[in-house]
Amino acid sequence: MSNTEAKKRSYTISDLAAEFDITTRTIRFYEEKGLLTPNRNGQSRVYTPADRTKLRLILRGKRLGLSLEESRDIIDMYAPDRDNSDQLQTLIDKIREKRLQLQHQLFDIETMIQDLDEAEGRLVEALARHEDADNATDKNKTH
Amino acid sequence: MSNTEAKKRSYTISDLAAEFDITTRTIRFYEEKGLLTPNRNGQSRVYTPADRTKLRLILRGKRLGLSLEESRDIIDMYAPDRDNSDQLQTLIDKIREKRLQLQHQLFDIETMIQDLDEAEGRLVEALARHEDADNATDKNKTH
DNA sequence: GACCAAGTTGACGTTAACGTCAACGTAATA
DNA sequence: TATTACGTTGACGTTAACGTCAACTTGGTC
Repeated sequence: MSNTEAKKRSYTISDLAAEFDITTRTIRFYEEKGLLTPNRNGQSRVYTPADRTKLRLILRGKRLGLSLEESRDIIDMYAPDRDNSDQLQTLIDKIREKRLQLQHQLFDIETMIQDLDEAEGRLVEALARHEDADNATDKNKTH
Repeated sequence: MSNTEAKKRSYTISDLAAEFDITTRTIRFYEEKGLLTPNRNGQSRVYTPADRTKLRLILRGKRLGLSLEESRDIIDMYAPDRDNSDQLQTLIDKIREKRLQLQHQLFDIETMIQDLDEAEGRLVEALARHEDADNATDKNKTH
């Protein structure tokens, strides 16, 4: 009946809310904070594929623990003012800093996954011993 | 004069605050929330190396965007009640879920690093062109 | 033209994660 | 013993990131 959500030329606010499983309030909030600047059709907001991409960047940033401010910085990196070399250099610096931080985060995650693996191993073992004990006393149990 | 902070048997609250660059208020707050349970010497808190490790886990969790609740879950995985097989199974499930989430996050980070690399490439190029333009007009400029 | 769904703008409420401050206790040191 | 440094417990304030709600408009459609 309708293009689910692929390859549209424009989206309503509830299109995007449904696709990304967030509320329309959230999307308007991002606009208030200057992260999105959709067009208008009369009073209603109309979102372009570029807006949709920005929203995706914001939500990915959230999963990575970025603040909305930080996400805005990253979004700005995609459409900077190419005549302002100061701003360009600032953005480059920010990118390099952010990349370092992400690499640190990569390491943290790998470490935490290892830790979780070890913890799981111990727990599974403890659980197995527990079941052995259950079996050994099963003759006395009805449950 | 003092062991900077390595291989101590116990720590004061400000030892830990200094080491991890957080405030003592933060550490007490984590205790209020049940993430830490230091001993006392009279009125003062005394932290063991295990407490220090927990604090490290909490802060690593924060860098990864975990809430304090989630960090507490993870901490609990290291010292569960081994007689309660229901709890063991619950913890194992939580671990597996958390690992999936972390793997997703790994992917997000790698993607974002790639994106940043591309963005930086474009910016560096734009900057280079800008400088060329500067040079080309340098004969007219004093600045 | 009455109605409904979807959208809009305020305004206010809420939660997590601390910060700030006041008022006090305590231990070592001068 | 007076000072100073460090620690403690409330109590209240703050910020980010939304949720909730009320009152309104607008575009179809029965």
